[in-house]
Amino acid sequence: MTTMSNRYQADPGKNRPTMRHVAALAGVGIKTVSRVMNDEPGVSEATRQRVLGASQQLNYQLDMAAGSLRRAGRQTLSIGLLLPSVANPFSSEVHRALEDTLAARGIAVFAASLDDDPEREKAMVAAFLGRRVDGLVLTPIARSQSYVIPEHSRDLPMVFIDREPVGIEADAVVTDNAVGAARAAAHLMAHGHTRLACLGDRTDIQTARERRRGFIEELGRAGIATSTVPVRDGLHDEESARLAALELFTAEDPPTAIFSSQNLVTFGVMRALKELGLSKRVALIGFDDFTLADMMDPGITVIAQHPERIGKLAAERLLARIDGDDSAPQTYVVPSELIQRGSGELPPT
Amino acid sequence: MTTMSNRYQADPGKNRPTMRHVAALAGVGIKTVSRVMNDEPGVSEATRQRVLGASQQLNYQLDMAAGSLRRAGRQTLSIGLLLPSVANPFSSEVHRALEDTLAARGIAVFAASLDDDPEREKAMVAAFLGRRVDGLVLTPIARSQSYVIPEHSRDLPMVFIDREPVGIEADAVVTDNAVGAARAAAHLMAHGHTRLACLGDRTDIQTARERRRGFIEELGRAGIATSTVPVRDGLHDEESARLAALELFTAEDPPTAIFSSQNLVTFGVMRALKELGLSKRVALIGFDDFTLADMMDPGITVIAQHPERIGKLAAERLLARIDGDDSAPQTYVVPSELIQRGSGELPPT
DNA sequence: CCAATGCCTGACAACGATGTCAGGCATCAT
DNA sequence: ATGATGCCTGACATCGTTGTCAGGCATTGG
Repeated sequence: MTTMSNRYQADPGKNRPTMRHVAALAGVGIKTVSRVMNDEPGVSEATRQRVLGASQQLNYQLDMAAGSLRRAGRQTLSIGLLLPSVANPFSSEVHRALEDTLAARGIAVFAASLDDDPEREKAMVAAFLGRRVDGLVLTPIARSQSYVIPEHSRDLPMVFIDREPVGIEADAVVTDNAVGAARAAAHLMAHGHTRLACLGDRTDIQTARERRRGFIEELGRAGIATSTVPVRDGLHDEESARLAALELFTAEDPPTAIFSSQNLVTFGVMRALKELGLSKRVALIGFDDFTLADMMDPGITVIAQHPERIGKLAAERLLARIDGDDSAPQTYVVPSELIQRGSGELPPT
Repeated sequence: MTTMSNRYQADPGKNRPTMRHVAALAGVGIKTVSRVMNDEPGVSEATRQRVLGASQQLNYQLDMAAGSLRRAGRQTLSIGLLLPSVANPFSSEVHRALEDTLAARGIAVFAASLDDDPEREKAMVAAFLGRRVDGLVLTPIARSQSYVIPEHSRDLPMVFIDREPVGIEADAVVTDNAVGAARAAAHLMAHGHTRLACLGDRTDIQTARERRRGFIEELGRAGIATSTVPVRDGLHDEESARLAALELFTAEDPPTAIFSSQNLVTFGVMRALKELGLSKRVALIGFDDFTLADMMDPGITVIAQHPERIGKLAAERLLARIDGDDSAPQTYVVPSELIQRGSGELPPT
């Protein structure tokens, strides 16, 4: 029994109240409740207050999913974000910048870690599509992203970050990997080095390939026989990088400078150098900045990326697409920056 | 025009296909499509194949939101995770562990950063509730969590992490903050220190208060006049911590050992010590472990938390609640661990 | 050969909301 | 007084899916 009306059953009990419950309590039709909850015009102030009162009394909360089922455009105000790992410092800063930009529009973010596994990429894209996200932001790892072509042609907004997609034309926001790596090479050579080595990540990762290419090509431009440059690829964690570096320095004619293409690799190299007591005698430039790099001894010179800018830009592109921008897809390049801290300025010994 | 049936309109064009489109193309009823998509029994193999073929041809994807509208239990297979910041290393490792445990059940994670802002906490909880998440995992910052009591009594699974909730009884997974801080105090005293200082975060943060309390009380137990112990609170970033530490060491009778209750504070102290050339003369123990702590000179002794365990345990508790566990709410304590690396073992000078 | 038993299958209502549209009631101009 | 105008309001269909239920068909047993 309600005091005001019995057009609908009231008293939701333990179940979540619906508009019908609110309508019953306020003694109005459900459409009026809908109008009030959505701040639509055409409701008298008195009615509005009554509905608001009833809704608060029941702790009513609009069901967005049910709403977007009928609503034109069918937006869910949520997007999917696919990262190598949410725990990766670079990724999580991108995540944060994205979130901040999207939060201003009331958009919630589904986040998932892919661990550079192509199968997981496809599975999570499917999982998010099933939840009808308004857009996707992803770091691709699968050899080709052609599997999303059907969605893309249905105008699902999509922005790739860090790595460009293959087999599909879509917006991308990336760091100037090759340029940054070339800058590292030039910097080391400017400090007198001629025996440089390159330690890189798995070659199925686009950015790893780009960085290696940029580095090697710059050496070539300077007249160094690139075929003689020691290159170690496939280093995906600290330990493998450490071992690779140790091997490099126990071999004959060791390099006097090292370029490491990723944080974990940089850490591994740092450890190896420390073990060998070479920290202050071998130059090192790492791709990607990290916390406390300036507190090391010597400070570690890095090619810093700008995850906040990447995240913000990706979010802005996504919003533009959501808002209907249908200009040709474009790749946006966020420049990297060389930060001198000591390790990259050590002279050859 | 379809080849098989015209009970329903086919050809979804640019719009997303629905079960009706698949049904039309396969020449079956939509309920049969539903059965196939949900792996329900009672469909002949021939029909199943026809439906599967049609669904692939159209790139059909089940709409989970529409499904859970009708489905009993109304699960959305998504949960909300509220963290201080997704970019915070501790938080993001909790996030990752949570995700891994939940992914095994096909549950997607909405993540949001609160920046220790009580208003944002309430807003994001509301945002997630509106999306009908199956549960919430949150790091509370508001003075009280009584605002979620209505949801809690509707049996919305909820697990608090890192900090215990106030004004509501619910599961929580936390670090033994006071115990860990006491261990730091004991460790420093065991190495001969009697003049110890405590640098802490904002006191509206429960963990910060607990750590300070644990540290001070342990000093008291050892017979130190706790009122004379220098305590600096309200340090929320590196710079304020650095300044506080500088001030501490330029004052008279400076401490010989420092306990810092949080990473950023630890970093600030490290910087101050380095500036003053005291890195190897003042003992330091920081709460919370961090990357490269062992690579510093000296290595930084820390009270390490276990974010992976916290995340995993929180996820397990949440799943248990989702599965109907209605035992009394409980607080789970994940023990911290003292890791000796040098800075905490320096003798007093 | 008929009734009973299973197995497949689809029509229909319902989930919680919103878009459409028509109706009721004042107000206003003629 | 009459019709036109505008403001509020609610009935109803609908979004894409699943639960319920009844019906059709083939098989089986007597």
